[in-house]
Amino acid sequence: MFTDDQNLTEKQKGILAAATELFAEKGYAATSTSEIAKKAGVAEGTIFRHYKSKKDLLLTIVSPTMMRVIGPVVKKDINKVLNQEFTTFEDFIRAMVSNRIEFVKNNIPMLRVVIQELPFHEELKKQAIEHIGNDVFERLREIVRHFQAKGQIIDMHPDTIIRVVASSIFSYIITSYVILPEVDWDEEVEIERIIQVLTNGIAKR
Amino acid sequence: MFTDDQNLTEKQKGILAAATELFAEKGYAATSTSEIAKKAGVAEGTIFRHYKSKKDLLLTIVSPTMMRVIGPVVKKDINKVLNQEFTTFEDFIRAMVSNRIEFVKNNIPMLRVVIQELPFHEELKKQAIEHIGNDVFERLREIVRHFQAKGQIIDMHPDTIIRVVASSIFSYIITSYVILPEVDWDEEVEIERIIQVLTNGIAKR
Amino acid sequence: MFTDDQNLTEKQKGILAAATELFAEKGYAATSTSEIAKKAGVAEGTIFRHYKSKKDLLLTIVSPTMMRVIGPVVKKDINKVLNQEFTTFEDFIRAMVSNRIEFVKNNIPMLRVVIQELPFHEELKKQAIEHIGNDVFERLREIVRHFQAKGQIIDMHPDTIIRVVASSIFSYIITSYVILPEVDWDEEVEIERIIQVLTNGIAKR
Amino acid sequence: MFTDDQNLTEKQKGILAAATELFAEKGYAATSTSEIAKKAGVAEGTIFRHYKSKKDLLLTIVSPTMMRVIGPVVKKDINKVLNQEFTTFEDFIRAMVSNRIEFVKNNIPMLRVVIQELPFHEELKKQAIEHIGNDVFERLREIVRHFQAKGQIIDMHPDTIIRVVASSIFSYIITSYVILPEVDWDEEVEIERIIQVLTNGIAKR
DNA sequence: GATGAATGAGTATTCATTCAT
DNA sequence: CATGAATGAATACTCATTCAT
Repeated sequence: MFTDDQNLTEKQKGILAAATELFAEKGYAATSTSEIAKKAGVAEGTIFRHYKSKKDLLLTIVSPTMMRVIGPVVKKDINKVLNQEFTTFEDFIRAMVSNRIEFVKNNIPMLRVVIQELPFHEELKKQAIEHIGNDVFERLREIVRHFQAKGQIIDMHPDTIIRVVASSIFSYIITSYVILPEVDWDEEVEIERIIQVLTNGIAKR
Repeated sequence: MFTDDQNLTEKQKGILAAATELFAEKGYAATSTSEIAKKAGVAEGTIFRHYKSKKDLLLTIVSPTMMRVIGPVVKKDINKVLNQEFTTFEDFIRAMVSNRIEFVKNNIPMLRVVIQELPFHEELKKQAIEHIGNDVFERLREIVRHFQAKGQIIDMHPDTIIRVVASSIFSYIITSYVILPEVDWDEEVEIERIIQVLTNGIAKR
Repeated sequence: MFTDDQNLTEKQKGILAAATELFAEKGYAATSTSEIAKKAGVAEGTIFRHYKSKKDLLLTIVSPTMMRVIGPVVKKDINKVLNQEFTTFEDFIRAMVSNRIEFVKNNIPMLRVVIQELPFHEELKKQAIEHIGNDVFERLREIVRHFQAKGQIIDMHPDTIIRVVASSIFSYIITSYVILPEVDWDEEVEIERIIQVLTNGIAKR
Repeated sequence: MFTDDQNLTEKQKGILAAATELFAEKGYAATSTSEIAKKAGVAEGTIFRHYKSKKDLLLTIVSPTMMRVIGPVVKKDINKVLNQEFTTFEDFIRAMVSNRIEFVKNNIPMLRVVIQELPFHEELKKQAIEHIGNDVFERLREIVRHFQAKGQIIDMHPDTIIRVVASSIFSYIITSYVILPEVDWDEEVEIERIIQVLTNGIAKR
C-alpha cells in the first residue's frame, strides 16, 4: 500500500498502514491515536512528529487515494477509444470497470475510510469534487459523444448517460465491496450483467 | 418522526430526535451524550434512565428505521401486481421507487445514521440482513417471475435481475441523498431515466 | 479562606484551596490539574465540572482577591478622615497600613498567585487596573488635599504624594511578604519606620 | 546582551537570547524547549548539548544577571564617597539610582525572568542572598555611617536606614518596570521625587 | 421519574530529553 | 559539534456512566 511511496521512513509507513486499517475497521472517530501507535509499533509521540494532528493523519491517508480513484485510468482509456481500440461502448466500459475493480480490491480499507469520512469533513468533500469533478467528466463526455456519433448510443444528453451508467456501477461496487463486504457473491459476474443490462438499455436500435 | 410512536414521553421523544440529528450530522462516535442531553433539554442522567447505554440509544433509533426501509411497501405492492394493477414491470418499479423516495426524503438523518453505522456494528448488520433479506427478496422474486411469465422480461435468473435493478437504484439514491447530499441535481428526473434505461435493458424484444 | 463563601460545595472549596496553595507554591504553569485533584481529594474530572479550564480556575481564585486588596478599607477610612477621627496624615496612613498588613498576612498564598501571574494574563491586568485604579485613587486625592489644606503636607501634586507614599509601602509589603517571604525581619517595626521617614519627608515645616 | 560574553559560539548566544526573551514573555514553565530552539534557529538537540537541562539553561541566564544587579556599582561608588566626591547622601543615592535605572532598562527581560522565577527555585534564592546580601550590605553600612558621622542623617541603625531607602526605591523600580510595565509614567521624575522625600525624611535638622 | 454532581478511564497532544547519524 | 527522529511520561480536558437526592 504505502510501500511504494518515496521519502517515507519505515515508521511512517507503519503508522499510515496501521491507521488505515484501524480507521477502516472501527471508523476514524472511534480509533484512538494510542491504538494506532501500538499497532504501528511506535511511541504515541512519534505519530505527532509526522502528522500534526489525528485529522492531518486522516487527510494524508485519504487525499492521494481520492486522486487515484478514477483519474488516471480515464486518461489512458480515452486515447484507446479515440484510437479505435474499443469498437463498442460496452468494450470501453468493461475495460474501465475491470481495471477499477482491481484498484478497489487492492484498496478496500482505504476506500472504506474515504466513503465513511467523506460526509463529515468539508476538506474531503472539496477534494473529492475537485479531483473527480472537472477533468474526468469532460473526458467522459467526449467518449460518449464519440459513440453517439457512431450511432451506438441513444441520443440522451451525455451527462445523463454518464450518470446513469457510472453511478449505477460505481455505487454498486462501493456498496458491495465497502459498505457490506461480507456478502460473498461472485461480484465480477454480477457487474458483467449490470454492464450488459445498462449498455443494452442505452443502445440505439 | 418519533411523534407517532406510542408509550414515549415528551422527554424520550426529545432525546431520540436530538440523538438522531446529532448522529447524522457528526457521526455516532463523535457525538457525546452530554451534547444530546443539552440539545434535548434534559439532564445527562435522564438519557441513561431510558437507554442503558449510548449504543442502546443508537440501536433504538436505527432498528425500527431499518424495518421500514423496504418491507412494508413491498407487501402492499405485491398484491397490486398480482391483482394486475401494474401492467408493466416498469410501472411496478416506478411506483415502488417514487414511494421510497418519499420515505428517504422524510428520513434522511435517520438513514445517514443507518448507512454510516452499519459497517461498524454487528447487531445492525444482522438486523439489516434479516429484515430485508428473506421476506422481501422472496416477494420480489415472485414479481419478477410474474412478469417473465408474461414475456416482458428477459430470461435471466430472477435474483440477478433484482440485483441489477434494485441495487442500481438503491445505491444511487443512498449515495446521492445520504453520502453526497450537497450536490443538487433534479433527482427525480435522474432516477426516472435510470429506470427507463434499466427496464429497457431487461426488456424482452 | 474560601470557607466563608456561599454557594460552594465542600468539593469546590477543596479545589479552590488546593489550587491556591499549589499555584502559590509552584506557580500556575508548573501546577498540573492532576496534582490539584489529588490534593483536593477529588477526581480530576470534578475540577472541570466546576471550572471549564485551568485558566478559569485561576481567574476564579484571583479575581475576588484583587477586588479586596485596597478597595474596601479606603472607603471606610475616608469617612474617618473627614470626620476628624485622624488628626494627622501619619495616623491615617498607619491605620490603613496596619489594616492592610492584616489582610496580606491572611492572604499570602493568594497574593503570591496574583503577583506572579499578573504579568502573564491580560484579563488580570485589566481587572487590576479597573478595580484599584479609579475609585480608590480619587478618594486618596481627597484625603491628601484635606491634609494639605490643614497645612500638614508639602504642596506637591497629590498624585505624586500618593505615589511616593503608597508605592513605597505597598511595594515593600508585597516584596517582603510575597516575593521573598523567608527572610524573617520584624516586619511591623520596619514598616513603622518607613512610615515615619515618609511622613517626615512630606511634612511641612 | 550576550554579545560581550566570551567563549560563546553564535549558536549559544542565540539560544540564550531566545530563551531570555521567551522566559520573560511567557514565564519559564510555559516556555518549551522546542520554541526556544525554533526562535534561536537551532535544532532541539543542540540546546541540550550546551545545557544539560531546561533548568540549567535558566540558571545560566539568571545567575550572572543577579551578580550584576547591585554589586559592581556599589564597589565603585563607595570609593567616590570616601574620596569625598559625594558631599551629601542624596547625591550618593541619586548617582546610584540613575546608574541602576540604566541597567534595569537595558535588562528588563532578564530581570523579569529573575523576579518571576526567584520564588520557585531554591538555588536562585540562595544565589540572590549570597551575591547581594553580604558584600554589598557591608559597604552600604559604611556609607551610611560616613554620612551619620558628618551629621547629615538621623541616628537610626544603619540597617534600618538602608532598608527604608533601598527597599522603597528598589521595590518601586521593580514593580513598575517589571511587573506592570505598561503603565507609562515619567519614571525618572517619579523616582527623583521619591528620593527627595526619602532623603528629606532621614535628614537631620 | 428526573436531576446533575461525581467519577476515573480515556483522549489527543506536548514535553524535555536521548541518541544514532 | 549539530541534527532531528524517536521516545514515553505527562498534560489539560472529555467521556459514558453511576447514584444520592
